[in-house]
Amino acid sequence: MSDFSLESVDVALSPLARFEEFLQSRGKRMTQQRRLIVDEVFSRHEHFDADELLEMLAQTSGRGKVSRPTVYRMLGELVDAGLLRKMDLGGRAVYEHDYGYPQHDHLHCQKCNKLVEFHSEELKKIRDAVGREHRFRVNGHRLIITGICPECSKARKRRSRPLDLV
Amino acid sequence: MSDFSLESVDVALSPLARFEEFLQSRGKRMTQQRRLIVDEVFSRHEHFDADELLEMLAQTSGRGKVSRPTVYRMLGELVDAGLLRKMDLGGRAVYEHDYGYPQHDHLHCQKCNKLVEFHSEELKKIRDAVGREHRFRVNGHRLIITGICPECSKARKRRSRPLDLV
DNA sequence: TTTCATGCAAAATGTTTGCACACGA
DNA sequence: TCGTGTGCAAACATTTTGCATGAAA
Repeated sequence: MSDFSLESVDVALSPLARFEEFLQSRGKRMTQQRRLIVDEVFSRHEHFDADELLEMLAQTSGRGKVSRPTVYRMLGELVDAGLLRKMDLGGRAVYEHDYGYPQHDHLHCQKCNKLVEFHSEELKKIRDAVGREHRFRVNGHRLIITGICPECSKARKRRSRPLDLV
Repeated sequence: MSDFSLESVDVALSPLARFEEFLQSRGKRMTQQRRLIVDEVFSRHEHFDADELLEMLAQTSGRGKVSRPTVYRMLGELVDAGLLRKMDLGGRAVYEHDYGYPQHDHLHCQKCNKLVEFHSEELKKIRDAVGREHRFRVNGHRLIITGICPECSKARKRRSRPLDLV
């Protein structure tokens, strides 16, 4: 019936190379900070927000190597370049890999805030059918299924915790 | 194959009555401001944010009848009471009727920011199948299909406008 | 007459911007 | 060098909070 698994997608260029291409096409420059950020962002496949990225950078490259405004500016550029996808979750922006990663959606645990990815070909069909029905030119979609993950279900009811992403 | 239309749902109590019930169940009180807000919110079926509600209140009930913090507090309560649904869209919270309104999702026009509702029974099936697959206890979901609405498609390319919800 | 709700002002977030200096091409 | 990028500090936008006052029940 359906296939909810996620494979990765082959890409010709590394994220960094792809980003350099993007920069060139816009007459922008590769810098020390941009390199650090791209490396950091693609060093692991996880969801993160601006604060977390800043913290990761601090740990890997040293405090103050990249400033907060630069991180925010870069996140926007990485989204424009097609390397990252952005989503709004509970009032803040959360990012994940887009380049080299297949289309997918998320299960969101309301207790521990974990995000689990899944893929559904059927969903895409529905999406396109709905788009056609309303004569929208569809560019994409975002589906978040909210609920309680198995781990949190098991744990005897405890107080819900403040936001902290995995 | 699918049915993307939206009917309304019969409910026994008016939103106000339903909210009073909710308040009582929590030992809270019905006040002048809460009444004004519930009336305003359910006076038309549209998506709105805190600022817009505040503005609507100012026009209907007079400036300063309800303060900004009260509006924010009430929005939270209305969500808790099941009268409103909240969604994050472009960094701010947008609300819509939940009580007396069937489950649905949205098409979002990236040009004019219009939100169009649709319903899909199939989507719910996928959602539940995915939940089962990952052993999530599913509580709900949020799907936003992004694209360009027919009106904006027709209009010869113009500069994208700043945010302004319908 | 006892809570609970409100308004005010201030604070807390999360994100963006102006500008002088630093740096990549 | 020339123009772009960066960091800093400040501005912003949105939402939340502490606290004294006001109003339901």
